[in-house]
Amino acid sequence: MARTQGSHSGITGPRVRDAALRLFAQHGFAAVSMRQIAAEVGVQAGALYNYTSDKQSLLFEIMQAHMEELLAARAALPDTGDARAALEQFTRFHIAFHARRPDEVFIAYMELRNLTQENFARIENLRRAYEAQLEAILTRGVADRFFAVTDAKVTTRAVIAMLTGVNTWFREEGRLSLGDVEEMYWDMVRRAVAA
Amino acid sequence: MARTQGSHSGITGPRVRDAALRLFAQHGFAAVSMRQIAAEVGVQAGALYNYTSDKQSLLFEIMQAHMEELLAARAALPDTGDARAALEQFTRFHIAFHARRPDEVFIAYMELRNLTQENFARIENLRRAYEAQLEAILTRGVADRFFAVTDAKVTTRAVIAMLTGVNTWFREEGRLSLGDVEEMYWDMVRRAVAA
DNA sequence: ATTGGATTTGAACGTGTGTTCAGTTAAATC
DNA sequence: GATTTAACTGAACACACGTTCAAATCCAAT
Repeated sequence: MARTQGSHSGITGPRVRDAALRLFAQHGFAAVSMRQIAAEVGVQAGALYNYTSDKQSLLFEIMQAHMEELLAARAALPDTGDARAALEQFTRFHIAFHARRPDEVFIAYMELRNLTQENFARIENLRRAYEAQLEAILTRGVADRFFAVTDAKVTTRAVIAMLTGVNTWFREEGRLSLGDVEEMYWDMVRRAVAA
Repeated sequence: MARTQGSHSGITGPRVRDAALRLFAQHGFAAVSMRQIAAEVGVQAGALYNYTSDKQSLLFEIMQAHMEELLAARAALPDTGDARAALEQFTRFHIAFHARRPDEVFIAYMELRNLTQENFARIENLRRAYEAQLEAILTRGVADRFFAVTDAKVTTRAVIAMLTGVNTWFREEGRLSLGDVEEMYWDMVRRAVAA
C-alpha cells in the first residue's frame, strides 16, 4: 500500500525540509534519524529520498539556503551615507535577520563539523563573504576617521560574535522588544569602534 | 583473556576522560561512540564502564569539571580596585582561561542539548553564577559613574558572547599573541561600556 | 607459590542506523 | 473509463549503537 489520501509532492518537499530544520536545531544533526524526520512529515523513511539524495544534503541545503538568503537580504538593503550609517544599518540588519531565523542560525553555527569537507568549504566561503562586508565598512570608517580600530579583522569577528549572541537569549515574548535590543547593541557597537 | 600488560586504573580513568573530551569536541557527543572512545584509550568498550556509569555522565562530568574550574580560577584572582580595574581583570581572565581550554569550551557551548534535563539545570546554574560576577562588576561601575550601561543583563551577555567568540578563530600559532588579543578586546569592552 | 581483588576481554543483548527498491496506490491525462 | 506517471509503503540490507556480564588475566600482598 502507498500514497495515503491527500498527499502530493510540492507539499511534501518543503515539509521534509522544515521537519529536518526543526529537528536538527532541537536535537542536533547526528542525533536525528531519517525515520524521525519521516515521522514528523507523516511518511515512511524511504519516501524522504524523493526529496533529498541523502541526509548530508539535507543539512547542507538548509545551511546553504540560509547563507544565501542572508546575503540576498543584505544586498537588498538601500544604500547608506557614511560608514557610521552603514555600520548602524549592518548592526540592526544582522540582529533582526538572525532573530527571525533562530533554527537556521543555530544549525549554521553548530553543525559545521557535520558537513563533508567540500560542503564545509562552500558554507565557509559564504560566511566569509558576509563578514567581508562588515570588515569593509570598518575599514572605510577608519579611513574617514569616524572609527578607531586597530585590527579590522579582529573587530569584525568581535562584533559579529556579539551580535549573533543575541540569539542565545532573545525571545519574542520576553521583556525586551527587538527594537530595544537593536538599540542597545547598536549603542555598544558604536561606542566600541568610535574614534 | 583480559588485562593486557601495563594497564591500571588511575591511569585508564583520566585517559578515558581525555579521549572523550577530544572526540566530543571534534565530532560532537552524538556522533562519537563508546567504541571510538575505547579505541582511543586502547581498550575494549566494556572497560569504560569501570570509569563512568554511562555515556551521559561522561559528558556531564566534563562540563561540570570545566565550569567548576572556571569558577575556582576566577575566585583565585587577587582583589582589584574600582569597577574599571575589575572589568579589565575579568576581560583578560576570560580570554586567557578560555583560550587555553578550547575543547572544554567548545563542548560546554555546543553540547548543552545533549544533557538530561537535570544535568542541564546544574550546568546552567554554574554558568549563571559566572555571568552574575560580570553583571555585578557592571552594576557597581554604573553606580560609581564609571560605566554608562542601560541594561546590565544585556550588556553582560553581549560582552561574554564577544569574549567567548575569540575561541572560534584564535590559534596559538597565529599572527597575534594572546596578549595582543587581550589588549584589543579590553579596548573594545572598555569603550563599549565607558561613561 | 598461592591467593584475592582489581581490571579487562569478548561475546552477546535488543534496538536503531542510512539507504535501496520492488510493489502498491492515488491522481492526472487522454 | 483506461492508461500513465508520480508518490509512497514496507521490507530488507549490512552494520553500528550503548550496555551488561561471565570468564580470563594481571598485580599486589601474603
